[in-house]
Amino acid sequence: MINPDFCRVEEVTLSLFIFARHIFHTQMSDRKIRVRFAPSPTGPLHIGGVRTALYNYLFARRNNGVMILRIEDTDQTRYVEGAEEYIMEALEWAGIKIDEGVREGGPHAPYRQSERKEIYRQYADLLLDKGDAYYAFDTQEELEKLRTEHESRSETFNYGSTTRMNMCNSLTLGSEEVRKRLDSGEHYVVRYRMPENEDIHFTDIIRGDIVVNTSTLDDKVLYKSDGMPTYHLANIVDDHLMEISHVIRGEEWLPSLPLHVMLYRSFGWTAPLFAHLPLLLKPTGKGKLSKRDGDKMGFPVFPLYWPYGETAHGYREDGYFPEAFVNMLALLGWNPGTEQELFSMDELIEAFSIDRVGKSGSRFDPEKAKWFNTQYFHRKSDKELAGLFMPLLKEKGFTPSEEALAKVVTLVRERAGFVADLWKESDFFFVAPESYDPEVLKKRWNEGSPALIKEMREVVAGIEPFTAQDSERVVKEWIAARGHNMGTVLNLFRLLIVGASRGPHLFDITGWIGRGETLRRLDNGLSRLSQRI
RNA sequence: GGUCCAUUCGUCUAGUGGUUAGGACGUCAGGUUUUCAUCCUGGUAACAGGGGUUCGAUUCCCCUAUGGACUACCA
Repeated sequence: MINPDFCRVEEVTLSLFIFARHIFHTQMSDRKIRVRFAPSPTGPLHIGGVRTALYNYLFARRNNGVMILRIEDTDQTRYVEGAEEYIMEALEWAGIKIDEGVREGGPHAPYRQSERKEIYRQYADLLLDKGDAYYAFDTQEELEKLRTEHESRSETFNYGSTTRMNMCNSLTLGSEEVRKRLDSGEHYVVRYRMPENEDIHFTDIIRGDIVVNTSTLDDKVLYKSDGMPTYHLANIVDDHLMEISHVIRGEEWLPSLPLHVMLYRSFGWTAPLFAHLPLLLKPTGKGKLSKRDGDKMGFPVFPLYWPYGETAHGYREDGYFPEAFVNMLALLGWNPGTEQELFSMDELIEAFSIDRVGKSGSRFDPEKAKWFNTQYFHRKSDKELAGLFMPLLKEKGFTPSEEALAKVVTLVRERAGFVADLWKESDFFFVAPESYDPEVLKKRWNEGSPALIKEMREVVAGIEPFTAQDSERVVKEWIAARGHNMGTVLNLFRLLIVGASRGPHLFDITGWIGRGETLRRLDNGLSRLSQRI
């Protein structure tokens, strides 16, 4: 039936194919760019996580690659309801688009590790068969005890080449005993058998060449007793299966890179290229940016509102534009080498390159974050800002026409950086002052003031038409004719209209609120302040 | 404690074997403005320290210091 010659031919083609494949895989530059963002759904993403996702995304788009979202939920005990949705919503808000993922699907589905459980088992077995991994039966209590004992001697217990032969595992137990324990359903883990005293060299795109001796490494658990893989196994298997070309992740993973490199070697796979991103640090003091810093220091650490913790603030709810948020994050640890600071997402994609990412951690600066938002705010049209401002006003019970509101925006926009600032800078357009700034009062209010205001009232009542331009002309003419002091009159006027020494051009305000409201505010001020003298 | 990583103005950073070490945020001063703000102009301020290598090091090497990460059947 089978022609031996045909078999031979096939063998040759097969080995040729394998050879070609080998060439293909060793020449990374030929490989299709595929990156992944792989968060754990253990809570809300913080801005460091968003930045990691962003750099992955920029890198993918820049190189016509594919962006994958993989959910790493192998720790069932830390799973948090709603976190996965939060992550996806946050990325969406930031404009980071996913090509393959739990929601989008793709050729390597499923993209949730808990649904890939069976896959990992096979690969753990592969390592077991090869002798690069072994079963360990030590209980968590026993290990805990060893650790605390070592700690009391200020040492660290290391389950590795120097200690593994004293432990309870398939290297020490004998195959029959191991079989028996396995058959009886005893709990076990699979550990990687780290070689002894071998220097392993590897390269990080950002940090360059690194050498680590395997003797300093321990026999990491790859497969847990609950039937789930640990991060290390699942990560390597999935990155390989999903054909990830570049692993771009946080610096906290750098210490486990040697292990990962060893795993690729054990499996006989070509490892992807690695880039470990520096961490985001607290604005002041020591340490990395943490979820608690936000509320303590008055800035958000989350992209979106997270309703389940004590630290709830999100950039979206605090009024940041996603473009500004992304721009700010992109420049935190990366720079284009030019003096340009403002980038749209498309410009970021165009300019991004992974080797321009810095090596050291970046302190997060809330002031600069605000500055970015202000820049984007100032670039929006009056109409757009008015549209964003309107809901806020309606909530407060005001319903100006779109044109009227656009006019207000025109007048106050330059003093605002956020939509919410618009209200703080324009409240006097809608509400008469309730009180008067004591500082200004002290400086501007004296015995002559009531008479001056009465006189001013008559002038204002006679302005026709009641436009900003005519009002200014008439009032100034009156001031000049009567020999009043310009500053005195106008500042007093402003105080009664606004309640303080702030705001846009005075006659723009009176023109907008109208003659009736202007006179009302003058009368109000007069009756309230006259008693002061 | 061990392993690994990092170190340029207060902060984000550019940069080079020979530069007046550049920009931005912040801050300060002046100008514009009837107010506040914007805006404009200007100022302030840095190569962690010590050894090498070199004619010359902020730049290359080593040490120290400092900071950071990791050190789980968490990711």
